[in-house]
Amino acid sequence: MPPKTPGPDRRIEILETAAQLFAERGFHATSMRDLCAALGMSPGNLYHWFPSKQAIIAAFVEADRADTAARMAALATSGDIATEAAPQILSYVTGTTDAEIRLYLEIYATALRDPELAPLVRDADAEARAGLATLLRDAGIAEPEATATVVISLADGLVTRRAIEPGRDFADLAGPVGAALGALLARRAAP
Amino acid sequence: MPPKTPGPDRRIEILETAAQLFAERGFHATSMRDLCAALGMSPGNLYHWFPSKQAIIAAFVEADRADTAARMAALATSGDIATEAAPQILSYVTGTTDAEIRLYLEIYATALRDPELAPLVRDADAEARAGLATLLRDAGIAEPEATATVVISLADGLVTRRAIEPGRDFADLAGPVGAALGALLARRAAP
DNA sequence: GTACTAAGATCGAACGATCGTTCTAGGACG
DNA sequence: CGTCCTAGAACGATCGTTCGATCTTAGTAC
Repeated sequence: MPPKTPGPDRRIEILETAAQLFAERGFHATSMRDLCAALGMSPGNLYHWFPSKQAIIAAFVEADRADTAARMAALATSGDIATEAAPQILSYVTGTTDAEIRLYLEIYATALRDPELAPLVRDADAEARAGLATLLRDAGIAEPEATATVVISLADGLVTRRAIEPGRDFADLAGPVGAALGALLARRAAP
Repeated sequence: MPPKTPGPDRRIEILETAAQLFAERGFHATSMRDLCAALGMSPGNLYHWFPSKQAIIAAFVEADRADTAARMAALATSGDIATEAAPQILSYVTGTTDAEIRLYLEIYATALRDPELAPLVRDADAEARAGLATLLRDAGIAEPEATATVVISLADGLVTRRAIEPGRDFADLAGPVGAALGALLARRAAP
């Protein structure tokens, strides 16, 4: 059988399929055989592209980190943080697909227990908090580090909620979320 | 060997040991043999007390539901919700042990994927939100359901943060958390 | 007090399935 | 002809669970 897609694109194809399966069934419940079957690929070939199952999760962690960094960079050039933050966060919470959310939770649950993977997750989280804290500090907002942490925790909590209530409409949360974020971003640092 | 503790206390002993192991290593990484070894018990005996591994997780979900319900009942009789909510939530977030937090996350990650367990988790969550919403409505706070959901999401996010940053001091978050909750609880319903 | 019994508690070997991974060999192509 | 790419059987380990046998205990009859 000829290669379906040549070159390192094969890695991307594997990651996309793995993302689907991990999101649907979970990391532990998805065997390498399942992944092989979904890819129409032999185990030997799969291990030719990724050295282990852990390495696949590691690739997801890195992708998530890069994605968050990009999101933060976009936020940095989007004008007034105090007015942009709330809609940005709500669109982040509502704009992610259910499958992506389940994968995200799966990554965290798996990686935080793995001694080799946990530092990657923690670094990505610290990078995101530091990035947001810088934006808040530049905007003259009080306690930028602590505020950034609370904002991100709220976003995490709302994302997690989408896993608990898959069909929920999040538009009705705009009022309270806006009020909470508004209060957080209205606190001015002492000059 | 005589039974160490007679009667259904044996179930509690099993649950406590399982909670420890699941929190330390995770649900999937803890085998029934590991649990047997930690209990000094044979597999046959363990299965005499719990019909499956899933049933052990189900017991945790139920315990968590009862615990949250009790917490909510305590909040209902603790005076002014608007002034009590913030310290209560912070003490909940900081007062839970790291092991309990890891177990809590493990329960959610595992149970939400299990078709038999997921309804239990969703019911417990709905019960908690409904309970808090009632308190908020009685206190004349605007959008009680949505506000309750956001408050609980924030609490969930902060708890999750403790898993990401195990050693963190949460006292520095009191300012932003108080501001966010204060804004949420200051919104009055139209009379 | 002693003997007997039924029920509950406990043991540990064993089962079948499945896991992540390895290995050797072949096919495609420059 | 060497270098990727691919296949698929096989490996050893481990998983959740089952099963029959054995032990303990409480209750009863003598």
